[in-house]
Amino acid sequence: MSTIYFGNYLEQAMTIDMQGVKQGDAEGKLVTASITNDVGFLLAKLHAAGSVLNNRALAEFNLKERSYSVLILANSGLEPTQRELADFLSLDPSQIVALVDELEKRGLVVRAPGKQDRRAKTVTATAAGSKLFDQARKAASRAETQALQGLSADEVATMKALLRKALWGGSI
Amino acid sequence: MSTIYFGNYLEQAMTIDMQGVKQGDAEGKLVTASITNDVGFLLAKLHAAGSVLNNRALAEFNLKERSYSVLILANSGLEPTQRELADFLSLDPSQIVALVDELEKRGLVVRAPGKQDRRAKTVTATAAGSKLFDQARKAASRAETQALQGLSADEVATMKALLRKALWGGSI
DNA sequence: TCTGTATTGTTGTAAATGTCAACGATTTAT
DNA sequence: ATAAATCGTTGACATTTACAACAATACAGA
Repeated sequence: MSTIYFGNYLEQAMTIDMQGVKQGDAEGKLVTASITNDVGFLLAKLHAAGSVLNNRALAEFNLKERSYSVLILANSGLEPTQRELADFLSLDPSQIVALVDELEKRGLVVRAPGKQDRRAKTVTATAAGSKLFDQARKAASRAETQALQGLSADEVATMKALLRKALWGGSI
Repeated sequence: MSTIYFGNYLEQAMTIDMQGVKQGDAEGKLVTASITNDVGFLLAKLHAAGSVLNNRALAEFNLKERSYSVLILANSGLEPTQRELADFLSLDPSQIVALVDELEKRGLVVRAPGKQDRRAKTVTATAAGSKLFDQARKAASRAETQALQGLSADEVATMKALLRKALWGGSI
């Protein structure tokens, strides 16, 4: 079950204005609707807007947000197993298989049997994967800055802190 | 193109703990990874977590987040056209057709030709749609509270304000 | 007014994602 | 030692997404 509030039907709009991050909403008459008090809606919408920019920035490296997020974690030094990736990214384990398959085929990551548990396979970046990650990270960072250009640096930091607290509590 | 960072593969986990909104991430060893500084990632993850709760709350009314969001706007009094719904919800117009079809079949909304533009069709709630919306809204509100239980009321308000500012600027 | 162009809702289709059940290989518990 | 659980993997199926085409309507310019 489930689904998300909405998708990423923004491409054209984004290519046109691309200024205030989003005007594309047909003037925005609906901005006064009560749905804009719904945090879930706001999260989905900002995420969708950012996703377009992110995927566009990552396309240069033949990555999408999905594969990029796996690459990040493969570069974390934490040696995550596929199961941990699935849990953390809220993806079905079978989707992780496909993502790692592709990255491995491209020589960006390698699978290795877990040290304590040989069922598990850890995913770590190769030198090539690390190098590509460094470049992709810069592009993704620029995309994020653009998506959040309406906020000051302080405001971005505050939002980040609140999101992290909502997800994992204040203990981080 | 596009896609989102990740999906909603959380159902089982959520049914088990459901306490701190999310522990389900296999202890959370990966919480220390740099990806948790990525706002896009945080938005996606919090949204995904909230989505599960939201859809579960709405299932009682045979609604999903998608159809619920259309129902909200149909109840807004703004008489949105399908095109405006598509733009605002970042959905393809053809998906709006399906959503409105279903809601109309259930007698919750009606289509009416636009007054100035007869190509356009406005979507407004019926009495039944309004009644169902009032109930669904309460359930969705409870779900949101639960999803954000890690934050104080002030913090929720701050997050809301920041999200709105990022999306539409400080002018609202 | 007429003519071409753009827009709206709609249908259909192909690709991408999500969901779920099963399997061998391992680990863990009894 | 046996049974149960877990990990990665495969495959099958449903849902969602992205996109092109179309009739009806609007609109801008000659």
